[in-house]
Amino acid sequence: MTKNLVIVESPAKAKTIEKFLGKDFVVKSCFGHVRDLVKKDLGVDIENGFIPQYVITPDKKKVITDLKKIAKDAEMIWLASDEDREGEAIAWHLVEALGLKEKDTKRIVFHEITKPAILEAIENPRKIDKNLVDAQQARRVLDRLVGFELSPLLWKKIKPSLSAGRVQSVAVRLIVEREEEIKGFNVTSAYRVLAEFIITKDIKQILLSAELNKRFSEKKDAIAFLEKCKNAAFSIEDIETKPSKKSPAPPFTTSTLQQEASRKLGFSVANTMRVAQQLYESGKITYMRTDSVNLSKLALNVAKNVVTDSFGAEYVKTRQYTTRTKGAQEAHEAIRPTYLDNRTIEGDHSQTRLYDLIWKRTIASQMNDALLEKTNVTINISNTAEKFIARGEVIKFDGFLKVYMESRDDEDDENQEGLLPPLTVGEKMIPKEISAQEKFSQHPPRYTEASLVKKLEELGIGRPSTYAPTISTIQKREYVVKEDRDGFIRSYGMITLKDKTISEEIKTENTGFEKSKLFPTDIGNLVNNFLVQYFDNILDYNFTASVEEEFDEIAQGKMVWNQMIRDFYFPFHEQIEKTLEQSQKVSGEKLLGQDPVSGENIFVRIGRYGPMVQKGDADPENKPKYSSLKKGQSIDTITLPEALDLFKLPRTVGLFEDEEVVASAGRFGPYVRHKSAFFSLAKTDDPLEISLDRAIELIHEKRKKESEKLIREFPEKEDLKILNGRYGPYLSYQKQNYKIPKANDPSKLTLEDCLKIINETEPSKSSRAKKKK
DNA sequence: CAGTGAGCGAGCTTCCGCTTGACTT
Repeated sequence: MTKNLVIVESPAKAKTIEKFLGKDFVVKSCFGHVRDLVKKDLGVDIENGFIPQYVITPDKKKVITDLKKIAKDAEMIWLASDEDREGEAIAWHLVEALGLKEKDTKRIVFHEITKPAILEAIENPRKIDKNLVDAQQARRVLDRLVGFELSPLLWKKIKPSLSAGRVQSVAVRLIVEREEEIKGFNVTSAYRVLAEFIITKDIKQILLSAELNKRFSEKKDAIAFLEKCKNAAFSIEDIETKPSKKSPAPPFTTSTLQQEASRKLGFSVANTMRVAQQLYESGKITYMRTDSVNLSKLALNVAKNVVTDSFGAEYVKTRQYTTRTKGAQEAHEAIRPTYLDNRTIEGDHSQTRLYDLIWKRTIASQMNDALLEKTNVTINISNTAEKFIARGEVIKFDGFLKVYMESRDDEDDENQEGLLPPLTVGEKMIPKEISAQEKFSQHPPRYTEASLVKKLEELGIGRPSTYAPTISTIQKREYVVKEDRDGFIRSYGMITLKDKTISEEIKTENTGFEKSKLFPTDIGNLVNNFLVQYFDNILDYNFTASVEEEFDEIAQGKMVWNQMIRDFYFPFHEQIEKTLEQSQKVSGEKLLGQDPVSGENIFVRIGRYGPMVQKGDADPENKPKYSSLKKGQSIDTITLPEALDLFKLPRTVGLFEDEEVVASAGRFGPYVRHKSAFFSLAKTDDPLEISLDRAIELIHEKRKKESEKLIREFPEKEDLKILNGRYGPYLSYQKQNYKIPKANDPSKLTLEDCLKIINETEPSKSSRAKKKK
């Protein structure tokens, strides 16, 4: 008999809390939201005050059944979902879905999973805050209305299966607009002058590096300056020393963890979250989806002890950070090691590295400032007004730097400031070498997954639980691609003054290469331009912020949620209707030129299946030829010769085993076909150039793999085979697949054994078969 | 899984945010 049932969102949390509460309490988890709007249509009754039509989410049916069973016998149900808008709604949905009575239900909240915090929560129960629930309903309904009215518009005007939404469309917009900025960026160059001086002290020679306080945009000015330097005298005019300090970064939130794991460990956002989830489930770190930088009192104490023991008391500085992030709801702690005194953990390479990062960041956040001394040395040039400046930085006390330093996106190692030699004002020096190097201005950087998350967080768009899924959605819809791009060779001027002679040379550098950056695709550009043109209000970077203000008013009881939705919806729906009527279908069509052979027009545009080229005008007399663009090509940049090449496929490569080998490119990339079988090309193969020898090699490779796939077949039953698949051995019989029970050795199964397995087990359903239902 | 792009029409796609396993050939 269960006296008390506590329901939390996460099963890992449930396990921990159960330990704190004793035998009168059973703690279960509901695995997040348990109900949602119906999926198949709008799910909102617009005529009747926007009543949401909720159903129990299919994968939560079992969870609800189980909870119902326990709740029936319990004296009291404690709803302990997170203390934020979504958590409050989860509690309310649980009441509805489980049919709980008010007298048997209490709502409790806590921000940290520690015994005192849980006990205190139990001592201070409250009721469900219906205003906060309504704010969540408004959020949910607004997102549904926007997504399910905009997306179908795109299906009609651009291409089926596209999607748009409050969050993803802004994410795409950021990437599209950044690319436009880059395209429109005006690269300028200027000469940066560096000098290396020799100071003679007694018999010792000291070197000092300095940079001129001015850059020359014209080469002739740089040369003129160096000419002056030939006969100039150099001396120290001023030495300015001032103390400065650096403070540690706050503990990790989801967003900052994703950024640092990307910069320091090269993890993708999805990878970071996968590994963090593993660490959380094994009890090594606190919850990984959080927007809070807060640490529990317990953690602060342990951190203090760890710092004292490891580095000494002078390194301790206990700090409580406050969140400045827009829209943060702070239902959890910051991401930190559960036990800060565990310096390292058992685990695989990714886990130990991510844990190490989290440990360092957390510990550093509780350490003292680093004290620095910055020195600026001004060097006078006798015959001109410009000055050379030498900069130095000395760490007087390393503080938190002993453990951890946050990385930046735009790190360049050019300006390394180190220790300066001892100098005095008036000291004379002679230049060993002075050089003016042409430096180019940098366009704004393309987004990485992590820097996009950072930007979204700044705009208050999206939540810790959605950053990674959003990034995956916009890639899945093919609005953006994450890829590496080659750079190019650029030449720059270098003028050097050495031994009283000036020499000029042209040098080259490799620049502009990109690694794992987000680029917009043709479809991304087209969809974004369409949405920005007709729905600038929704695509506005401040749209989320302004609706969030209204959600807050609903939460405070100052606004009625469906009133707010009504005020939004009707003008928005009007906008949809108007766009439906007035806008043209968009395909981004562009006339590229003419086919030199036939004189026919060559067009590029977005077709039913993506970017394509068309040869010939479409009219009743003439059916044009079509072909899809290759991966990496864009309707924006494709040239006429490249387009013409696309019509050369399919192409006969030669004869093999008396049958034609044909090379082409299909839905799943380039392939060769032989005897109606398909063989995918490798990345390095080009269907336009592939040789017969190489094609035959591919055919042999695949045949070999096929033969390895077959473990056993039976002459008496031709449609029964034991095969080796991606997930281990399985049975294939009459186009159905069957799992082989683990106890069996697949290579020793007899025909009888197989038939028995087939009769006793259900065929494994393919995901496609499920979808069709 | 492997060539589609007209036009018709059926039936489908789609949002954001909260949680983890189930399951794939």
